[in-house]
Amino acid sequence: MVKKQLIMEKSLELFAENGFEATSVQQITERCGISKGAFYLYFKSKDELINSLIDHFMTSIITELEQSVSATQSREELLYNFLYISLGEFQQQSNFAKFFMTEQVLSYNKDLFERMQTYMAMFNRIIYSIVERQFAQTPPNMYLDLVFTINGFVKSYSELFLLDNYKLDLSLLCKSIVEKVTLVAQNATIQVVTADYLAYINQIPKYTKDQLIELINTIQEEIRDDSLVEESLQLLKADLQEPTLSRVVLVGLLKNIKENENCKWCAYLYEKFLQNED
Amino acid sequence: MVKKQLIMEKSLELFAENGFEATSVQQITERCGISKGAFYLYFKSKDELINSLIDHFMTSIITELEQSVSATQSREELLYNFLYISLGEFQQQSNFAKFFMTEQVLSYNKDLFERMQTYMAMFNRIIYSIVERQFAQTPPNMYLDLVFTINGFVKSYSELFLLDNYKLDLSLLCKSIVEKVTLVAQNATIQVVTADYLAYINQIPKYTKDQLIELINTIQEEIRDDSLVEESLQLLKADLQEPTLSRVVLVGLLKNIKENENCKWCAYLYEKFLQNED
DNA sequence: TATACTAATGACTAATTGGTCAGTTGTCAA
DNA sequence: TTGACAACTGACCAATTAGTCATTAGTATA
Repeated sequence: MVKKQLIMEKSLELFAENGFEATSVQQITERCGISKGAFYLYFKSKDELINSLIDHFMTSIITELEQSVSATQSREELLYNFLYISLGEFQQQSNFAKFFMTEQVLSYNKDLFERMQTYMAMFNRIIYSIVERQFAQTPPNMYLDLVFTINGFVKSYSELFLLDNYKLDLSLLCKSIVEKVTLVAQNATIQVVTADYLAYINQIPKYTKDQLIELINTIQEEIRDDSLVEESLQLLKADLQEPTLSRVVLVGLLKNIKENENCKWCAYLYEKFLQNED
Repeated sequence: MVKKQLIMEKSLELFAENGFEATSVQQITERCGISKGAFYLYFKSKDELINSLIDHFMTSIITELEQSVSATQSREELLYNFLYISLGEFQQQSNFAKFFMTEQVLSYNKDLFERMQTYMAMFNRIIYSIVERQFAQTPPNMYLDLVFTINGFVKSYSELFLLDNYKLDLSLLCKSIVEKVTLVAQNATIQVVTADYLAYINQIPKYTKDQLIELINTIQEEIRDDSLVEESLQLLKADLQEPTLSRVVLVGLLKNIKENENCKWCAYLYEKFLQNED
């Protein structure tokens, strides 16, 4: 499946340069050095490609961020770690970041629009959870404004390396944003965003049992030569259809599949599914 | 020329919905209820339309902001007024704002890209001049970071009404941003953006004498029934070709043409031209 | 060497694109 | 009523688009 990755990389380059609509499948295949037919061997349509790209990068960054948040013990480091990962990822995957920034505003179809909204909501939810912990002393009614503050700094400073190719010290940048946000958290008094916006953020994708099973099916097709992950997936799928295993066993199985890059997102959704059952 | 305006309005709607590349001239003419030929009566090409749109709105907002800055006496109100105008304009012209946000990242050709860069530089220059005056007590090495801070708040909170259709009190929003920026200005210590970025901001369009003359020519074709403006323009043009008038007279003539919407941008550039001559 | 299979090709289609232009319509003054 | 002129139309064009499919190339097994 190395050619699929090639298509994703090269198309991302072109999308970042000219945008999705302005890039033709012809251009993509030319840059990849493959035929047009080959493209449709790996993607059913141009739309499937855009969905794959967004899902691939967003699920990867969101799982990474969630892991970091739950792994960080010290409250003071929460925001720093978040910024370091997010901005670092933007810097490394600048093509995706550019592409994402346009898609965020402009979505070519309803399906894509809702997808983007969901990912942004998840992103904001992570920021909110960080604010809750790191700025616990701040009055809770200011939390949402702090989320917007953090978001603003990320957006604004991102442009430095995305558009202007400005070289900067990532660590210093993160420290400076933490300093500024802390100042705002400790002293700001005027609330703009009200609590009802929380409902907007909390719209996490509620995967149904069947959707989860189908997701596991598609992953199973892609995975080779990793019997641990394969068997774990099989057990997890079986338990969805006919619950038999205890919670402890399920948690362990999820840890198993999390080691595989392709399964991280699935593990994340499975966890959310278990939480919703409670 | 009311049909030209109709095309601009309707196309902006479509661009905001689907993006520039995804919108066909066919769609535009259909929404306007005119024929395809009529479109090309008013715009030489689709590219000319996009340029017209961006120029029209950006020149209008930038001249408005410059006027507000130079008219504001009280230092404490500078940032507030800037935010109130910018965000108010974004709210009112939400179609343009959306369209602009995507074009900013993604420019379909080099010409457009440089155009956008120039406008953004001018925008940042205005913010910088506000920071210099309103936050004079802040160490100057922090000025650029304050510019990025302000930009971040504008970007972040803009999304509330651009994407999420969230209703809010504009005046309250501006006050809250001023509060936050003031906190940062008074206490932040970590500098990220260094002085060399200033060169980037200061790239104002240096219009040559000939470009200015041509600009006046195109404006003269559009203007009817306003002899004061027409004669002022004629004198200003003549003085470019053969300087005879005193500075005081020129300043007065510029005031004359500023009253006309179509001339504001030209007056702005003429002033810059005179400044550069010194 | 023969067979069976997948990976890959590129000419092809139907639809759509930006842009043109010969011709029609509407509106004036003479 | 006529003629002149600008505003406007929509069939038309060449180029390009996303997507298809009969065909071929390559490779592994028997």
